Amino acid sequence: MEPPAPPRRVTIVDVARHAQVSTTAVSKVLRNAYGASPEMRARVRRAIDELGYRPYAAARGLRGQTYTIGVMLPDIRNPFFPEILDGITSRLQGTDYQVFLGPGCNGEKEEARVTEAMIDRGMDGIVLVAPVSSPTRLEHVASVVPTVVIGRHGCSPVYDTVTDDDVAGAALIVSHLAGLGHRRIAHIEHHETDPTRIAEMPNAQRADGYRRAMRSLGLADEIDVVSTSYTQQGGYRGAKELLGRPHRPTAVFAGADIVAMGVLEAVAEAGLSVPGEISVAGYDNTTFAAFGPISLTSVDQAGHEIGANAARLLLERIADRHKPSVQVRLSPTLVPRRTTSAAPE
Amino acid sequence: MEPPAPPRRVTIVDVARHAQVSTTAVSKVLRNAYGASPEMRARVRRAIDELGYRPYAAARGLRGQTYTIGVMLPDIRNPFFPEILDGITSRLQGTDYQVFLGPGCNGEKEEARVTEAMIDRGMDGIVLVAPVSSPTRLEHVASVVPTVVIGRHGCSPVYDTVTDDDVAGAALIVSHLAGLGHRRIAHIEHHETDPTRIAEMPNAQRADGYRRAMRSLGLADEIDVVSTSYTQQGGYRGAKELLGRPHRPTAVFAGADIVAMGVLEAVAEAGLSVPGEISVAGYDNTTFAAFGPISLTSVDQAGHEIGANAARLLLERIADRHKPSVQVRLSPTLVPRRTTSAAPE
DNA sequence: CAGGCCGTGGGTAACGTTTTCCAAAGCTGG
DNA sequence: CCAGCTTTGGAAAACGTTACCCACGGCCTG
Repeated sequence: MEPPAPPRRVTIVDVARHAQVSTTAVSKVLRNAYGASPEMRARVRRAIDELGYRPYAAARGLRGQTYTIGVMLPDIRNPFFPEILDGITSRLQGTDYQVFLGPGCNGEKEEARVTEAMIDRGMDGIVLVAPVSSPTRLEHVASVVPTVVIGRHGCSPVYDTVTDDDVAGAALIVSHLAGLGHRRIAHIEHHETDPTRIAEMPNAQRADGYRRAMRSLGLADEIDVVSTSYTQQGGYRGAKELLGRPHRPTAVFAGADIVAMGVLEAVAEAGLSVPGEISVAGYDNTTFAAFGPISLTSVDQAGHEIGANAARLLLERIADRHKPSVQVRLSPTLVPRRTTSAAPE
Repeated sequence: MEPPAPPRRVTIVDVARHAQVSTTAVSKVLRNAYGASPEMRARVRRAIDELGYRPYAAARGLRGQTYTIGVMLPDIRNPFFPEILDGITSRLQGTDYQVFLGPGCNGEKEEARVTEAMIDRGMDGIVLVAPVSSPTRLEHVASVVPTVVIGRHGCSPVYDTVTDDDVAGAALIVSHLAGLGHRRIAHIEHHETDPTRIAEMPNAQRADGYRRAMRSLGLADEIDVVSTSYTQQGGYRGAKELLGRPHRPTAVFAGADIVAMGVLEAVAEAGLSVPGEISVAGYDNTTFAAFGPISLTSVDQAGHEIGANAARLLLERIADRHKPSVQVRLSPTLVPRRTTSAAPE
């Protein structure tokens, strides 16, 4: 009842009329394009301010850019992803680009739906965080719109990648534990069967890094991997299995903090003390891990750096779609906390 | 180097030509509009499939809708918000609408930026979760685009609201604690000075609910509120202050789970046992609270329901912008866990 | 059998912006 | 003083879709 008449939006035509110039001139000012004198720029800008004009992105998209960047996160609940997002937005600060997030995508179908939706909306570039789709699919997306992939170890000429060195990260944990005197160090991994995923996904790399580190430390015989999933549930089930072993491990390296949460739950249920009787380590350095009473030893991936690099690469690729693709690999760091200590006995 | 030629997108004209009909006809089929025979529908649909056509949202937006809904969350890190998001998307399942999230907005300025960006992109509707902007600002947004506000107790003729009954929620906690024999029940609130916010924001309602419940239980003399902020830091500081009291409380009701986390940290530092020497309760029933080793007593807001209701109201408002506004208020439920027990002595 | 209505289909003008031209005017150097 | 360049500004045609309106035929009704 209050405002039954939705007021018409101010358009570029209104601005042009108000400033007594052509719409072309206004457009040039908006885009900082060549061919406008300083006086005209000032004049147009004043008109824009006076009228409160804002360019309509849908219309811009029809001819040029939409100044929109899409980010796809696999799971908002994982506290590691906001870090990446912060890195992206901080790098985009001051540009005309606006970030929008595609909501929870688990599974290839959902991913396809969201990426298609982003393409349909004419987004200027997209960032895919830990996508599960096939490389073919990723290349298809990247061939249509500038794309940066985070957290996948495959590489392609059509998209850039930013990854954490998961093999090195796993090694950090294993040598930390070995340095504390542990020998029976078990690992809980995310089950993977697809061969390309085994090569590209971070979880597989972590498991691989675990195995390699164990071997290089002369602990090849102690290698013990349980294959569940990167969820709290998965950690719980994995830990149950490990605790049931005749010769149970003295340390568990969970492939992700969320998995470690499940491990801690199972360990508490079994009445074992952490780290006195069993040490537990995670991966990702989430807020969960940092939380005082939990204080989980973990690996920090520098999410902020990852995001900032991804945004930088994306801007570069938007500027030149045919530049050679870049792979950025960042080194993780160990964050020792109170869930790991010297091995018992 | 691989695909230097970005392939032209399939347009409605291509489909029309391929199906040997007019573009108008294709458009009608796309929108399930009146004036197309079943045969034509089938024919057009086949052409769409064969060509892999997808409508270009930017172009649609210029004339009609963009089939895009924007959701603004104040903080992705808060585990309560994904619940709401799930509720929204589940209700939108099967419709043509796609949800996009505006990224982290703390503060009025950021909120304004994101809402403007959504409006500029021609979004068909937007959902604001716990916005901090002034009512005037909210009404302005709502006057331009269909809007639903979640978690604000103010009401307006131009937008619908979905809220949790925070007063009742606070009462649930207080009577739970009183029922366990506690009398010195303290509360940690989010500091608020702005008068309209005091009336509308959930945190203020919770503090108010706490006071009322205390009074109605004959504990008016025991009312003890510390004003910090809804952060882990805030909880920590608030707890420090409470623990320093000559007559320290036997129970602390933190206004949010994240605040309770800080409380637990401070309590652990002080060497007090929970719930033996002091009971702690939160609000929101986040995954944090549900996590076994923490097991925090909390209040569940039925985030999924909240989101689903918001989406429903938004669809209704998109269908009829002038329908009278609706306020939905949901009742919270208590989730007792292991951080609360009988009062000492 | 005339007049009107309904079901079906298409022509065409928007929508708000960018982009590609082109024209005019102001320089420069010979 | 003229030929060519540079700078400044605008006219007009896209971009892909939808909304509005009109035309055509068939059928019902009186």
